[in-house]
Amino acid sequence: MRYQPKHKTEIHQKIVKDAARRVRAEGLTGAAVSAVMQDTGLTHGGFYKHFRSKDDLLVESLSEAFREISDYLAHAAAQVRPGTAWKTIVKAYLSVEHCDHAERGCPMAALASELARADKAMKARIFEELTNYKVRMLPFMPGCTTLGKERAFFVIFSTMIGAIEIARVLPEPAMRAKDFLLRSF
Amino acid sequence: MRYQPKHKTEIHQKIVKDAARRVRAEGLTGAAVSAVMQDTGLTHGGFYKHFRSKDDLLVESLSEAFREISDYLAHAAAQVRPGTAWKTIVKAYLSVEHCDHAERGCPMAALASELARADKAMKARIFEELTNYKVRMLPFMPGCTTLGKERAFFVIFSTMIGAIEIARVLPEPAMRAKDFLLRSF
DNA sequence: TGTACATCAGTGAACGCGCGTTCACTGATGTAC
DNA sequence: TGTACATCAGTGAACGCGCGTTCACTGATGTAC
Repeated sequence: MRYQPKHKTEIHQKIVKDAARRVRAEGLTGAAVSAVMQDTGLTHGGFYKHFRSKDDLLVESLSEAFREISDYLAHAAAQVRPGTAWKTIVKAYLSVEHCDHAERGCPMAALASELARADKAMKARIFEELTNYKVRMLPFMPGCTTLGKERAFFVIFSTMIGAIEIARVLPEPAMRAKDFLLRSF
Repeated sequence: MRYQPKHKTEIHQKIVKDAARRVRAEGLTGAAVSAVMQDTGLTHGGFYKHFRSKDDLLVESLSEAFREISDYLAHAAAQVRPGTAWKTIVKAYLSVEHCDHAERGCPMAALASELARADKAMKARIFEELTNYKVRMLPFMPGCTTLGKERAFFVIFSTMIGAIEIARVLPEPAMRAKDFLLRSF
């Protein structure tokens, strides 16, 4: 045997993390296999020693992206007292930093319209991730019942996703307007 | 001279309308020139008798798409009494029909995450269209001052865009959840 | 009214390009002696 | 401790494919006589 099994797992994870960034920055079709491998410091040929296809990478990188944003928001929310947690999430989500760095942000805000065109199998996987996202955010949502919290989740996240997407479409000269938009909430 | 000038204008407009549909259905990169021309009933070679580049077509088709949705929503809103107009817009926007037919719906809901990655020149054009959209919806928005109505526009449309995008990501088996989602508002 | 002509919208083969994927190979690394 | 070896992660040329774009051409149409 050559190379410890740990090595392969590490490289695999590094590719997934790099892909999770690039896919949010450039989209599902924009994130080329060769570009991701270059990010990782490898050449494109080696890719298929780690993944069966680009689709497999996309699924894993979306999962990673959802995990990253959930971690980030949950961590921020856990710092404040329970009643105001959801406001902390809103503030973190609607920050100028999140708006300017899609590659480290919420995959829904970065990719929603492309994900809508994914095939059945991928949508099923995304649905799992989305459900997970919801479950992790639920404790911080306002409302008394689970149903109420779920509705709060959908309303709050719909609004935040839409707001970030509108803000990101605005051109540089309208950045001030973007600030204005984010402050409107 | 051959062919009346009217003929060229008509074909041009037909291509734009077909592209406006296809771009919302398949995305900026997904809507291939040859596919659009096939929709129009022509072959791909003739395309450059009508447009300088695919980018020119994209700009025009986005403009067309924004016009279509503005017309649709403004028409629906004009049918009811002023105070409830914005609710009519929300109902029309958050309909299952709109959710299921991105190709005839709001270009922001269909394309936002791709538009965010457009170049400076295109973003400037999109900003114009978005401003136009806002101006056309403003009379129907709740609020007393123009500033209030503008804020209402951004909050309402952010929420609706996000909601439709989330709903469209859900897989077929979760369609019921989609209905649920749309009814949550 | 009929014919010969000029125009130019539309055709379809061809181009370069970047993509996802394959594959014969290379060479760094852990193991066995 | 040193050496010979087997493994397999990684390389990079090559593939087929679809894309946007070009271009020599065709042929339907309005005009001029």
